[in-house]
Amino acid sequence: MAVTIKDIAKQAGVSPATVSRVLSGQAAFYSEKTAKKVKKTAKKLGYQKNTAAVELVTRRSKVIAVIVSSTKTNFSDQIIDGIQQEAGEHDLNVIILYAGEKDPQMERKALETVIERSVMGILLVAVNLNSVNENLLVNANIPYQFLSITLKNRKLPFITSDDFQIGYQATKYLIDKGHSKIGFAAADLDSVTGQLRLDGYHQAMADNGLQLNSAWVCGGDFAYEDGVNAMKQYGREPEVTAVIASSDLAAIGVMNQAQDYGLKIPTDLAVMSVDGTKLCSIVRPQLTSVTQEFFEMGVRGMQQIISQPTKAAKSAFTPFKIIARQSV
Amino acid sequence: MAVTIKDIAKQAGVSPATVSRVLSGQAAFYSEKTAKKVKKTAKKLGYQKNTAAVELVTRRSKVIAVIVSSTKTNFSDQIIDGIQQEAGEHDLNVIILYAGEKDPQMERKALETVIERSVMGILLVAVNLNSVNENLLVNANIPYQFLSITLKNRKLPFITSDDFQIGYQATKYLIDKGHSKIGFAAADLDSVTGQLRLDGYHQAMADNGLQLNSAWVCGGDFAYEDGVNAMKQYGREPEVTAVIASSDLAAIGVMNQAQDYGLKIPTDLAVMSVDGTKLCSIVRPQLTSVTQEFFEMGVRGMQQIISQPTKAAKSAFTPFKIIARQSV
DNA sequence: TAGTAAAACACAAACGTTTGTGATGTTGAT
DNA sequence: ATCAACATCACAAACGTTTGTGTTTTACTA
Repeated sequence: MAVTIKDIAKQAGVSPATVSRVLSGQAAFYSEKTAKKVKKTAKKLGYQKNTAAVELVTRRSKVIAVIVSSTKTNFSDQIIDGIQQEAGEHDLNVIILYAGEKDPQMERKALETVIERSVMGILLVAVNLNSVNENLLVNANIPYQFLSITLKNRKLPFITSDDFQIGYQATKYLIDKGHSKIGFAAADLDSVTGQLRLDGYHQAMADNGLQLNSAWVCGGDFAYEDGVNAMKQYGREPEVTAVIASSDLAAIGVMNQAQDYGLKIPTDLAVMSVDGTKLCSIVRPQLTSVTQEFFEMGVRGMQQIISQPTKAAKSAFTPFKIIARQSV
Repeated sequence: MAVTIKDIAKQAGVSPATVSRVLSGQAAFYSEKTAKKVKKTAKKLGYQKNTAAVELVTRRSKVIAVIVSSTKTNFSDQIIDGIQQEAGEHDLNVIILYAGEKDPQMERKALETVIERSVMGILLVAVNLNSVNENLLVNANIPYQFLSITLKNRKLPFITSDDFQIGYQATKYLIDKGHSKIGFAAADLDSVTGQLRLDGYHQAMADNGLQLNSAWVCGGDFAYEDGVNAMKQYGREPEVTAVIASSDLAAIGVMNQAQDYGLKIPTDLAVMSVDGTKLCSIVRPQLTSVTQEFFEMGVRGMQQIISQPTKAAKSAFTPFKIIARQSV
């Protein structure tokens, strides 16, 4: 069986209490001499602390749980990088759990595993909980923060981009480039995120006195296939001269299908994507995109968690910008 | 403070022992009547089990840790999916930790966090430990398995594709298509994986009586940029008529740079990638690839962990196949 | 009805740490 | 030499479970 602080205590001829204090660096409780002795025998015996015991008595843990929906978009890496960086600076450990795709069962399981362990904080990226799971989370009394999603329940704290503005600015950008028949593709219109972007799109069209056409908006789930399907709906000789796809992958789907139809991008059709991950500069033509600050989302999310419970978690927007590449 | 089994015991008028046995479903230790009563009050009080306490006394945990190097290739999702599926069937929880890119510091931290918690098993995907960390892992007395990597130390159990064969078969495929001047790009030549693929490439060339040219092999780190750089080295009028890139992203780098040089793919240059992730069918032209069975890697890795300590972990190869698309 | 076996439950120790408090030893001033 | 003040350490309780074993209740047999 594993070596405990009692073993160290016995070997070093001190009490377990002293060993504990030395190992956790509580200064002013021991002499340098015993500290050295303790540390040496600890190393010699190959001591590994038992976190279960620690957490049992201290009732807190140094791990941050990130629950991500294994969405088919691919920005979560950046968010996690941000989380990791911020966590590293505070000596926190990050664990990541996949919660499937809109799978309440898996979401529940993920939530339970982290709540049982009473982690220090829970970050949920791009996951939308049903009310049962939402209760589970809220009642757990653990700081939490939603990331990269706009929630119906405005009382829940989330950090994301301003989806209305994304829709608005993307549309305006295309209008400024001379387009007036603009498609809106692949967003999940049942989600608040998708709905807000659509609102922004509508508003921008209206503000510029442009006609709307319901055939120009194609819902979906932000996936590659949704982009393909949208383009199929627009057809070989599309009425629209530009389309806004709600994710990079979806935009690629639009482009590929358009090219299969023999359309040239951006001359025959301009394509604009939302997200701005590395994919945009890897595909040809490179995708002009609404680029979100995912890394910062992660950082800010962590900061919110850390500052609790002093300050309550707040919702916030992270900035975004439009980066021109080749596709419009 | 949180509600414990003692609270439930008091409310239900039974002993904590009984509550424990009811809640963990140890049949034949209680009557149906009390079971019902206990479960009801547990739910009423909103009981959440304290995993720290459980693990402290049982000395085992139901979590599988997956340590992934946040490599810039992108196959780990598939591996994790496989792990998750297999874990789900055995009521195990999986947590994922990022260990940076060849960052011994982060690797150590990740290892320590999971060892301290004495997880049930450790899966390492695409991470290569230095000897210090290797010792840490081995001495922890926790089942472990390396995935998607070939190790120098053959005593460590790893599950991956046969890298020699990947190199050999990819080369042979191109030779069969009529190519005789073949580039080998973006593999990490300091890694066993890269070296084996290179050996396979050499062997296939030799077996077919073809000349080698050291200028045709360009090392790297499996990244997009390495593909770009390799192509830059081959130049505007490359001697090679085909190139094998050691990852999908690298292959895309090769293709993009080749196209920037005005080369047509596959007519002027054939490109073949290794991995076969979804990226292959998303880029244009679609990438012909050596497709690995990453999902199965995850599944098999989990199975190895689960079957321990009955059976010792063994190394094994997962199959791969060549999928023809458009790039050769 | 008495006796007994089985079923249902309770007691208490144990897991490995942290931490409040009390005990001992040391130092220096008077 | 005395004593306060402080530094150094040990004691022991507590965290919330699980589980081996002992105790009570129930049910059944004769």
